[in-house]
Amino acid sequence: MARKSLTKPRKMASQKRSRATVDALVEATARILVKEGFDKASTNRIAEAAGVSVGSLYQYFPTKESLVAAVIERHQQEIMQTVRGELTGILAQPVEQAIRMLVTVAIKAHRVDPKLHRVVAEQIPRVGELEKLATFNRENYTLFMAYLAQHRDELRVEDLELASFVCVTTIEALTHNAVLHHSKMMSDEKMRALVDEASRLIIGYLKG
Amino acid sequence: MARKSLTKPRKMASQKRSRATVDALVEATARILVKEGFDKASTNRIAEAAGVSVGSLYQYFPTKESLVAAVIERHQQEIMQTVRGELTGILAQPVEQAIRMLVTVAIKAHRVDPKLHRVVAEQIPRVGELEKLATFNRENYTLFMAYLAQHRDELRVEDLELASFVCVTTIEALTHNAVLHHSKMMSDEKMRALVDEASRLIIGYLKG
DNA sequence: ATGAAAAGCGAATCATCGCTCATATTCTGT
DNA sequence: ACAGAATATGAGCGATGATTCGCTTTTCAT
Repeated sequence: MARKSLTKPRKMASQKRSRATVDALVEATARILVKEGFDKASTNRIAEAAGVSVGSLYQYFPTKESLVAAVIERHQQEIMQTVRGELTGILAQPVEQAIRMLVTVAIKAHRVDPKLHRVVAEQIPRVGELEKLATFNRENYTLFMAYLAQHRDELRVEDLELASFVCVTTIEALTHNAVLHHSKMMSDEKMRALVDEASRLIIGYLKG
Repeated sequence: MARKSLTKPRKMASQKRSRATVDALVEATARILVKEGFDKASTNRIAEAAGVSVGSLYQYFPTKESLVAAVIERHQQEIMQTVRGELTGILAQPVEQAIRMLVTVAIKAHRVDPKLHRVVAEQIPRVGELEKLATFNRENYTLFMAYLAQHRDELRVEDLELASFVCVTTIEALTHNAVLHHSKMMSDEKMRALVDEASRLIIGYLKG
């Protein structure tokens, strides 16, 4: 199957060597992004760091943008894996416990490679393909709304959608800022205090 | 005062023609950023849109970065002008009123050129000089903490700094997301509902 | 073992863009 | 009216960096 001018999307890796190459590229991109910053992350430099040639890079990623997108996607997958692992347990909990655990897991999620998270949030311009990347995942939003629906009678909320928006946005912002911009102030005591405060904030809101 | 090889920082504009040029450049940059996006905003294109030559651009802005910084600074000034105007009145209000007015003014602030606000928040990489640009102004944070201190006896907060962090971060995130990502859902009724919810959230938190 | 497909290579191409500089025009004080 | 300072011009330099392509090496199925 010869590919003549397949300029748009490159083909999948099928042999295991090539899968290793793809992994190395994504890994190297993440490393360069963190250590050198977005504007130093040229495709040639990335290929070199990955120990492969630029040509190989373009075998699997049609554009630099798509490579960066792959890094972001992988990072989001890792975060969602962390979250999903705890989520089933959380959803069975009563409101007070659930919210507190949710805040805790949100902090945990932001501590999965926080350096990369910061680069993604602050240095990578959302242009072109990256434009549609949601800052916080829609999945969280939907799941949270489902939980609210289940506990509706215990709660003082009329508009579930609005309440979900408020809660998810708030938890995301608080944990994001705490972990990524105040990590020194937030070592141990303070972080527990933050969990307390954030939980009180949300629970107070939900239970009136 | 001849300038021989003043490569680093360019001189100030003193005559009114040059001040007009500077204004046109900043204005054109903002326009291009909004209409074409960050990656299309080359210095040549900006100069053309401003109706001046690239050379003139570099008379006043040593780097492209500094020009973008000027745009951001101007935008932040405009926002802070809006906020400061209402702020003195707000600080005299009792807590319930004050918070509600604060949320309202935060929305208003985000409605000052929201398109530009979005480009600044999402498309411009915080690299180099732009790195130190705070997402939300430190000024808000300080002022809010002062207000909390004044009303400390009415409130159920021990750590003023933490409480300020929580409130300012939350209000900023809610209004930012509402205005910039849900503007259609947020036309008239919904927006009033959001003010209600956000106010209830914060007031409940502060007053226990 | 062998031929074809898959994977890898990297020098070279090509376009973009930030920025400079030699020159031209306009302003301002006298 | 004139000189010098301030301002404006824009072709082009130089660097960077994304992407390509002709070729080699490795893998796999038979």
